[in-house]
Order: sequence, then C-alpha cells, then structure tokens
Amino acid sequence: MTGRVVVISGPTATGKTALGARLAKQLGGEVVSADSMQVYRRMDIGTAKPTPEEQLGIPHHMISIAEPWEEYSVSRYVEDASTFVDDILRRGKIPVIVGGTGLYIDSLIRGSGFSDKPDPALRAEIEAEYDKSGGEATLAKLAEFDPESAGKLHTNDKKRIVRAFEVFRATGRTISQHNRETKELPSRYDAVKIALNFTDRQDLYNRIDIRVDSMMSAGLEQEVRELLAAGVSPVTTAMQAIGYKELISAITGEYSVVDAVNMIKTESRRYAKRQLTWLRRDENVKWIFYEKTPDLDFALQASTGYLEKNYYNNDRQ
RNA sequence: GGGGGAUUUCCCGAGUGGCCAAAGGGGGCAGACUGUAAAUCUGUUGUCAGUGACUUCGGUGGUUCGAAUCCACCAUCCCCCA
Repeated sequence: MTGRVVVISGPTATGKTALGARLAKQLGGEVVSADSMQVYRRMDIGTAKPTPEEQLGIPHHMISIAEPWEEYSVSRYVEDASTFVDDILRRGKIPVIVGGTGLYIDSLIRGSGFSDKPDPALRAEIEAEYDKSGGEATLAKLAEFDPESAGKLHTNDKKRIVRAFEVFRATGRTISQHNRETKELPSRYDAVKIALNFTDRQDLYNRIDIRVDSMMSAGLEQEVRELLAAGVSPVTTAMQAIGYKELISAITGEYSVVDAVNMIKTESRRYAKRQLTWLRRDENVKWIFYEKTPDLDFALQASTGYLEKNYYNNDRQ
C-alpha cells in the first residue's frame, strides 16, 4: 500500500525526538523511530531514547525491539518498520518517522527489498580473499563481472567490495543491477521530509558536548557496565554505537573515562557531520535552522506550517 | 648560580644546509554510502593569482649563493648539579 508519511530527521542532538512526539500528538499520528541503535533494549541513556514522559502518550514504534546481542540490520528494519507504518496508515493515522539513520529512512520509504539471505560463511570467505589478495586485485576481479560498481568503489572500501562479491555469488546478479532495479521501483511511501539543524555548525557541536555530559551524569557508564555484565560482546553491532564502544575501552583500562568522554564528543560531532552529508543530497528535505539553541516551539511552528502546505495539499508534487 | 635539553604549520609530531609550504597522525572541511550504517570508505587542509608568486618553523641579528636546519644574543618551558 502507499501512503503519505512525515519524516523528521537531522543530525544528532537537534531535538528530533521532542519535535516528532509533539508533531505526532498534534497531527493525530504515531511515531516510528528510524534509529539504528534505539532498536536495542538495555541501551537507553546512550542512544537518547525518549522517556515515557517525552513520548507524550503517543505510541512510539521500533524502539527497544531487539536484544543487543542480536544482529539487527537495515533489512530487518525495513521489514519491521513498514509493518507498523502500514498499520498506522490503515487506521487512518499519520506515521511520523523520526530518526537520524539516513539509510534506514531512505530504505523504508523506498521500500528496498533485500532478497538474498546473508551467509556469514560466504562473507567470511570473501573477506579472507580480500585480505589475502589485497584491495587492488580484488577490485580488479570485481571489475570482470561488475565493472559498474567496481568503477565506483575504492580499493580500500573492503565492506562494499566484499558485499558486491557476496551479492553476485549468492544471487548470480550484480549489485549494481540490483541497485538500479530498486531505484526504478516507485517509492513505497510518499514522504514529506523535515530536517533540523543549526545555522552555525559550532552551536550544533556545543549542543552535542552538553548532551554527552548529561548522558554521563545520567549513568551511561553504569549502563555500559550492565551490558558487559549481561554478556554482550564488545564486537556486536550494538556495541559499535558511539558512547558504548569508547566506554568499554575505558572500562577495560585502555584509557581513562575522561579521555573516553572526550572521544565520545568528537565521534558524535563527526557522526553529525556524516548525517548532514547524507541528508544534504536529498533535495526534498525541508530544513529548519535553529539559532544558538534548539527551539522546540519554533520548530513545531515551522514544521506545522510546512506540513499544512505540503502534506494536506493533494496537489503536492 | 652552574650544566644540559626543548620551542615546527589548528593540535601532536617528523625534519640537522638546497629535492621543505615542510613526513605521519589527530582535528577541521567536503564527499561517498542499497542486508555491520552511531558502521565503513574517499578527498582536502598556509595565502593568493591556479603549473608561479607570496608569508611561515619562539624573537632579533648574523654566517652562506641558499637556513626550519649553522652561529650569537634574548624569551619561555623542562631536567640535573648547587
């Protein structure tokens, strides 16, 4: 089914969560989170999950739906989230997709299909080959059957080179062919996208620093210790999250907690930059810029105005 | 008071007479991204006109055709002996 959805995105620490909840409440909608780390249970502080009070009594889906030792991924996300979105639409409500994981948002809206099943053994085999023959040789081999993606990839981009081989060996079709086909399919949902940002980059960075400090005083280190005590391996996808991986290293004595906190701040800033890069290439995003500090009322007003023009208007392109 | 060492481009840190605007790393900036995505990868980073010029290696002066690299003095910091 197709339907119209609202997307609230932006780099970390811009108040997406608060705006999303307010908007959902105002529009009579429900929130569908689009965050690759909030899907994990037991990781509340470091992923800045909305508390029950912050949820304003609005249903929030796709939060705390997997255990941190599970391997969650985009494909599972699209599968699970689209079920909620479809259900919300069926009930005549507005899905408000809130989150900062660009790949998840785009894949959900596009309705990306990921048909082949991941085969860890196959992947490991290809990785071993890459390590053995080197990037240059492996990329050359890729060019033999898929010159298109080989041309786009850098020799050091092990993950994507390996994946290109993996798709080809598993399905017999090249990844570039697969990508082209999914691109040509009509979007699964009609999305009105809004992104939050600051006029001045430095204000975003200041905001991130403040938030990391408050996560620490809220007990992030204890949260990480509990995950380790629960037996969560540091190599899982969940433990790659910013804030968690650094504190694990501090807990195991690699460096001090103070150093870890500084790294978390730096990593968060760099992450915010990558989020901006991802969002900026989407021309359909309506940006809302804060001056100095996040201003929820301003954002709410700006997004409401935008939605009135672009969401309810059926002539919208 | 005496002896020794240090001072490099945003940061750390190489560089001991020309091949140095100056290795490498970090950070910044920009980009990529289709089953690990809070991950991963790439480019760029003195200034200006774009294959050349100009300013820079604590400061001042000197040696030299030529200095971040040698000498003198000054400044700041560190260590050792008093």
